[in-house]
Amino acid sequence: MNYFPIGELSKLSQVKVPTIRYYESIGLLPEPIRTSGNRRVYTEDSLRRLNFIRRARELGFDGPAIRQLQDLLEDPSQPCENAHSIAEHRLQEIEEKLTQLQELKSRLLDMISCGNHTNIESCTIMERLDHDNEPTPSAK
Amino acid sequence: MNYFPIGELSKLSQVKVPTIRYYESIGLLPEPIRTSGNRRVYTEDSLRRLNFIRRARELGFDGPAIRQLQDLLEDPSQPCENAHSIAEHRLQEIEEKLTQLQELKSRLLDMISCGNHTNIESCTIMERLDHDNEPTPSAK
DNA sequence: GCTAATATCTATAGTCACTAGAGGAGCAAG
DNA sequence: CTTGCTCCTCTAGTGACTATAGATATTAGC
Repeated sequence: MNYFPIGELSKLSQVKVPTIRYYESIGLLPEPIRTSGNRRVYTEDSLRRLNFIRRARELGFDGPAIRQLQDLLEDPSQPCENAHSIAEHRLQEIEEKLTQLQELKSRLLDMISCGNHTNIESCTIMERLDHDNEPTPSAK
Repeated sequence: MNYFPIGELSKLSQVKVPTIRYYESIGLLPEPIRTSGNRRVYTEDSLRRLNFIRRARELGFDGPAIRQLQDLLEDPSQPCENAHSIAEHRLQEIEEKLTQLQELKSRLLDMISCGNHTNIESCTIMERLDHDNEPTPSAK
């Protein structure tokens, strides 16, 4: 088994050094052993865990969710319904964002399809931002 | 013309009171006049400006972008190409986000389409997070 | 007019997920 | 042994807010 320093782990995982230390500080990544000179020493297992965190982050899971998923990993005999419900919850969030963004995109497209004109007064972009026909202030 | 306090402005705009003060502090919303008792007093114009900010925020414009758009509004004789380029830039960002989210969604769907099983060991969600076939750590 | 409830004020600190910087010390090669 | 790199800790900054504390103002009821 090989041991490597934080810079190496950073390269292998594509996670920046300060971010690795940050993950450790918030308890996502366990504290590694240290050399006599106080340097962190990591193993393949650290890399596996860090990659797990990176992938979960890429999927948009936040700190608490990742912690839950990790707990599940630690105890693989658990029913996986928990993992499912976490993932499904994320999926729902993503669907919502997708819908919002799509609407947003079409609004922006509308705006940009602003014909020939020379100044702000006749610009549909500004017009829409300034007195949109109230997209229902039902908040975000 | 009516004058109203911050709570009223908050209700009318659907923007929380501390957020309104925050916008003022970062220079997005101009400082309103005050009563003899030091309370902020707003007008219809404040509401219009705040709604402008809210809508721009909903469209995902960040502080600097909103300031740019506001500057354009203040000087309506300017060519509107500027507004266009800001909006187009935003559109590009939105397209990117959309693509990312869609990929993300299909990855999550893949995960969730985990058949009948009883524990984590046989759960595709955990499997994928734990040792995905490296979605190329090219990172974001 | 007085009192109690509500609204508002300022200032500071906390959130999330990092990123950046200062200042110091370990370590490997020439 | 000195240069240069990596690493250490600690503090502070980011953006866009949210939350809290303690003080003051305004309003409604009596």
